[in-house]
Amino acid sequence: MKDVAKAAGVSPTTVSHALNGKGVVRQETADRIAQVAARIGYRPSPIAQGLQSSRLGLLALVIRPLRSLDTFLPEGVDYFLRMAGAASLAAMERGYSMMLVDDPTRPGAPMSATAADAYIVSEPFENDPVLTMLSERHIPFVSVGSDPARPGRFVELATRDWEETVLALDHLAGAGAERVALLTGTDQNAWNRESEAAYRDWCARRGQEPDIAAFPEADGERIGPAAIERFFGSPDATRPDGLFCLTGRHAAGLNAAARERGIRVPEDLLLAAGSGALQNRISHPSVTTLDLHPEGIAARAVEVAVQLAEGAELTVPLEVPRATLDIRESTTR
Amino acid sequence: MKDVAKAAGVSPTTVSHALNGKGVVRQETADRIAQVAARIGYRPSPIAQGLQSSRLGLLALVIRPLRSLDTFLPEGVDYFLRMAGAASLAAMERGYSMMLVDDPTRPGAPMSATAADAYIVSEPFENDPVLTMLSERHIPFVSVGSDPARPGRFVELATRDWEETVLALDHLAGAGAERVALLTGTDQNAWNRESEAAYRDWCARRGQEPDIAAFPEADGERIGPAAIERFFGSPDATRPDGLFCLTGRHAAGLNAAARERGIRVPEDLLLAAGSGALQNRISHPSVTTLDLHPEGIAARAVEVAVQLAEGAELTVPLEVPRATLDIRESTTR
DNA sequence: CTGAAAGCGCTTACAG
DNA sequence: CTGAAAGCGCTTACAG
Repeated sequence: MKDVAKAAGVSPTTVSHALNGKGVVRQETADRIAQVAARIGYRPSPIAQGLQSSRLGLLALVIRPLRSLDTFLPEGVDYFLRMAGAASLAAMERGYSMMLVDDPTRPGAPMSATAADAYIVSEPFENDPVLTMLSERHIPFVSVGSDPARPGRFVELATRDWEETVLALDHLAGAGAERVALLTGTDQNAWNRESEAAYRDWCARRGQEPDIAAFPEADGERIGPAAIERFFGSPDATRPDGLFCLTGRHAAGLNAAARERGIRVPEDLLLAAGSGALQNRISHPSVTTLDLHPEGIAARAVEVAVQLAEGAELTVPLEVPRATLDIRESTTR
Repeated sequence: MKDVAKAAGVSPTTVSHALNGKGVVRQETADRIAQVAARIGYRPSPIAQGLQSSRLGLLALVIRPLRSLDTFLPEGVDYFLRMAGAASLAAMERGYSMMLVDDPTRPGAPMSATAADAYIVSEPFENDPVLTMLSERHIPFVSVGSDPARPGRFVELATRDWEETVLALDHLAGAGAERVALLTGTDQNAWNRESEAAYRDWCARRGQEPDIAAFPEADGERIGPAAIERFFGSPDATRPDGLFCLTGRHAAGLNAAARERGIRVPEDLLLAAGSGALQNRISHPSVTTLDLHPEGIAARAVEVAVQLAEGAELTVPLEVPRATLDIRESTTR
């Protein structure tokens, strides 16, 4: 910038004013400066510009369960892909860029990992160090779903795990299931916790014995055979005729494994999933899933993040949009 | 930092040294400083830190065709999702964050949109203003596929559009197609251009009349009926019995529309796509697609971007990995 | 309408 | 082992 000023025969102040349209600069001067800047190949430093406000116009999305999954953005995990995409778009629309960050607390993390104006942390783990770090450094953030060990302690978008579970379970019962089992994940997050609690409560109210198995999220479809064995390896009397499977990929694996085992969906087993993957929509039979509307969640989270970044009053409802049930063949007898 | 220095009774220099493990600081002093910093809630500014090096450890991915598509990260466009995910992971592994940027040349673009150390621009348009801007500002970037109007002008990862097209066309012919038509997109990028040129050349060598239709990428599966009408609305003699469809979503729409029209795939029509979507894998019949290995492309692009950002010698082969053909029911008679 | 000066929050030779 | 000083590349009151 000094070079431009020198070459144009003005002060850096004037260059700054001219190039940013601030202050008052005569049109001719401004034009001349623009010309010189272009000729010299002047490249403003966004970092230096950001130094004053200590803001970069950057948001970060930390999707915690990603580390549990086998690939970073695994195909078929509609939820996170749609969330990341929608979050990026929503950020752009509000004049921010969106950064995908792995884990800013990791030792080798790049400078940029902590450079965002605000963070969105999706599905934090129990006592999540990412939340701890952000909070210690007074970096604004919103979590989607609470830290199970510290609910309500930070700004969070409340999820509707409980009501969503009941929605799915009631649907299964309404479709004719008498004994509904639960297939959950092993991640220590609010979704798994709350859903299980809601399921237990639902069973208690119906006077049914809970039947729960947990398989690692990371194993995806591969859990199919093992899960079938777990639920259908025992004598007929205790077998479920309905199954609520939290993740779409687990449901897809189970759906395929059931078929191979000669268990007919939906005739013998009513199957519903708590989150959808494309697979569930186009499998045979197709699988009923909750649509959590990750785009809506992302949009809301971005809105909150922007307000936090700008130190504005929070005017956004701090809860995720209501999920809907996409009823498909697996629960239609 | 000044506050920490004051509170610890040392100079800012020492604080800096202690906190970053540079220079030489007595262990006790360092410990004391760390304590004070923690107590005060000191939060280092990555922006100020980056000011010296003018580097943030930030890479940016600009996926140009995204603007043509109906949603930002549309489901079923495996290619870009896999690319974005893999690029993020690859960046993390090399100590960088990855930012998804819409269009840094847009007037309202945030500061951060130009703050990356290096850019990856996927499938630039003709005379792409993004490339122009980056090049004018001397910001390092690598493009995946060349700007059709300026091939070889910038650092670019050469794509293999020509050989991939021939691979698919030869496969169709080998599977029994006598008259192969081409269904391309309307975006002005190298992929569409080169593929069409390769197709024309291939036809010329076989003495076949080219039969080409272009539909907007943005219309996705919806082009099905119109595309079928275009190719099969005319008298039998000129109808194709093989079709190479550049995008997976177009192929999925066409596949479904053919079925409705009573055109049997693969019996009446051999169908292959130039890029895959999950739909193509699990549709009935499943559709043969090229797998462009977006993960491999992303990994290589990130490698180049990192070397550019660090001013290192480019040691990466400047071409994308070879595509493979996933042969499925649509070309298996 | 333009510019000198201070400052944003750090790092880094260099001197002690 | 520690600190004073200059500087990274800008912006922003403020004075003229």
